[in-house]
Amino acid sequence: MRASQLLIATLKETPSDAEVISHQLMLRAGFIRKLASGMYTWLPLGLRTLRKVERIIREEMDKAGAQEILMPGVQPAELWEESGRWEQYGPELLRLKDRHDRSFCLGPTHEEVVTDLFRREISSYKQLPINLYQIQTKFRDEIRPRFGVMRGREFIMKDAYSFHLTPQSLEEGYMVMYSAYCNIFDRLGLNYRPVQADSGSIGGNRSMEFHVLANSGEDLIAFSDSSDFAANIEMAEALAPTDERAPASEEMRLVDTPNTKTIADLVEKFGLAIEKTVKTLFVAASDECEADFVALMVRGDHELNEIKAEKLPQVATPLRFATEEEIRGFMPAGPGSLGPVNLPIPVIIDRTVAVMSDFGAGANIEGKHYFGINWERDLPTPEIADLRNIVEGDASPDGKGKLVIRRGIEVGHIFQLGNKYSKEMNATVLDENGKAQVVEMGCYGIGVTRVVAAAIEQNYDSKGILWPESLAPFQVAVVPLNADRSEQVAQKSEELYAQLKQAGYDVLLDDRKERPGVKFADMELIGIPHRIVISERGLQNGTLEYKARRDETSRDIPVAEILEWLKTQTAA
RNA sequence: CGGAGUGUAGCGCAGCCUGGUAGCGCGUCUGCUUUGGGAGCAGAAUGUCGGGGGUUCGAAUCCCUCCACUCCGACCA
Repeated sequence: MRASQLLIATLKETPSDAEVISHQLMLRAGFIRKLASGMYTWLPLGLRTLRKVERIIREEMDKAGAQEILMPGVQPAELWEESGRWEQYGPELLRLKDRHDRSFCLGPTHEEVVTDLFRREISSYKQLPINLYQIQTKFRDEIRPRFGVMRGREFIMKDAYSFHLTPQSLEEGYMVMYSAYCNIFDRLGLNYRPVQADSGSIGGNRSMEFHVLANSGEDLIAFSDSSDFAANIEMAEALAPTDERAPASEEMRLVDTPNTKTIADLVEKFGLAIEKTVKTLFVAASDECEADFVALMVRGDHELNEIKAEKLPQVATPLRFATEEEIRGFMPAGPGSLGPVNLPIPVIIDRTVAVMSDFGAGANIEGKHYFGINWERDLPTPEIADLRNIVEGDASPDGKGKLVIRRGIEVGHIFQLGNKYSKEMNATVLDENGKAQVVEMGCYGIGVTRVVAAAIEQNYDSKGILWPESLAPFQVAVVPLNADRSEQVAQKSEELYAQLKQAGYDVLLDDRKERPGVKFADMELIGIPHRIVISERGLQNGTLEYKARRDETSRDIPVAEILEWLKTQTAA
C-alpha cells in the first residue's frame, strides 16, 4: 500500500474527550472516529487491524471444527418473548418497530436466533455435536458508553454456539473452545488470563472469562500468588477465617451515636477499630421468605458481593436494596442505626462476621449503636454465608497461597449454557431410541473490537502504539527520505517495496511528500513494527537503515542483505 | 436514572463574569525558501458562537427551553 493513497488521518493533539490511552491513540493514529456516543467509524488503518484480529479468530475457530454463519443484526421480538428475555433484558435491549408496527430489537447477542435456526435445521443426534459461529455487529444500549471502543454501544463480536446431546459432550466441546481461545489470544500476542467467572444474565453453569491484564481494565481479577487459580472478583470465594472466634471480653452496651450514619463516622468519632464494626444491609426478600426483607451483614471494611447475595434462596432476584422509606416503614430506626440485635427479619451474616467478637453495630434505635456485641452470649448466631468480595491478601480458595488483585479487560467469555434456551425454545433432536431430547448448549464470545483497544492498553509508549506483529495494520514501513530530489532514493524505494510485497510482507511505502520528521512521527504513532529508511546518505554507503518500533536506535544494513535481515527480525 | 460540567473554524482552546464589528495555536490552501525528527517567511480561506424562543437599540455574552457530548455516581447503611 502506498501512503499517498491511504487516509492517514493522524492528529497532533489529543481530542479532549478521550480518557484512556487506547482511545486517545486510536483517535490520534487515525484508526477510529466517533459518530455518536459509543458508536465509531473504523478508518482504513483501524479496519486493517480489525481484519487481522478477525482473521486469526476465523482460522482458529475453523481449526477447532466450528462453522461460520451470519445471522441478522435485527431480530424479531417473538423469539425473545419465547426465551423470556424480551421481559428480562431491560433497557439495554434497543427495541424498535417496523412500518407494520411489528416489534424487533437490535441484537445484543444471538442465542435466540441460533437456537431457532438449530431447531429448524437439525433433527438427529447424528448431526451432533455442532458449533456455529459468526462475526457480527452487536448493539447494546449501555448505560454509560466510555473508553472509546472498549465499552461502545455498537461493537463487533465473534459469537459461537455449540449444541450437544449430552452434558459430557458439552464439556468436551467447551474444552475444545477453551484451547481454541488460548490459541487465539496467544496468536494475538496478548498478556491474558483465563479466569473463573459468573455466568451473568445469559444464564447457565460453567463459565470462564479471558482477561487482558491492564490497569485501565474495568474488572477486578483475583489470582493466587502460588497456584494457577484465577477468578473474577465477583466469583472468588472468601473462605471462612481459620481463626476461632475470640472469647467475649466486653459487656454489650448501648451508646449514643447521634449523626453517625456511616462506618467511617463510627470509626472516627468513637475510636472503634473498623474490623470491630459491621454493616447491616436490608435487601428485598424472595417469595420463599416470610418477611419482605432480609438483613445481610458484612464487616465494616468489607463489601457486599451482590452476585453471591443474589444466589441466596432468601434473597430476591435481581438484588434490590431497601429504600430508606421502606426501612423506616417497619423499623424504629433508619439506615445508619441498623444492626443484628432485636431485628424482626431474617439475618444472614458473612463468614468473617461469624468469628467477630466484641463488635459494634447499629442498635435499631435511631442514633444509637451497641458496642461489645458477642454472638451466642447476646444473641444467637444467625445463618452464615459467603457474602463479601474478597480482598487482596485473602487466602486463595484452592487453599494454595494468597490472593492478589489485578485489573483486567474482558475480551472473551465461554459458557456452558446447558438447556436454558433449548428447553424454553424446544430445541430437540431424536436420540438413538427415536426419542426427542432437549439439547445441551454452549456459547463462546470474543469482543473483536475490544481486543483492538485492549492490545493498545498493553502495548504503547510516549510516541504511539507498539503493535504486536500479528495485529499491526502493516508489518513494515518503507520510508524514503526526499525521494523527489533523489532519483536513486525513489528508484530504490520502489524496488524494495516491490520486493517486500513479493516476499509476502504487508508493507506500507511512505511516498508522501512530507519531511522526514513527519513521516517518522506518523509511522511511530501508527505503530508499524518494522521501519526501513532509504536515504541518499545511506545509499552512498550501500546501506539502508532498519529500526524496530520497540528499538531505541536504528542500524545500517547493507542493501543486499535487507531481506535476509528482515526475515530474522520478523521471525523472532 | 441522579449529580456535575462542556458545546465558539477540521482539532485544541480564549472571549461570556461586566452585552457594542468573532479571536489565538495547530491543521488546510497559495508562493518562495528549507529538507534526517511533527520547518521558516509572506499571503489566504474557513464560523447558523449546539437548536429554538425571550430581554435589549444591540446577545457568543443575560433569561427560558430543547438537544448533543463528557465526567462522577447509581450497595457501602
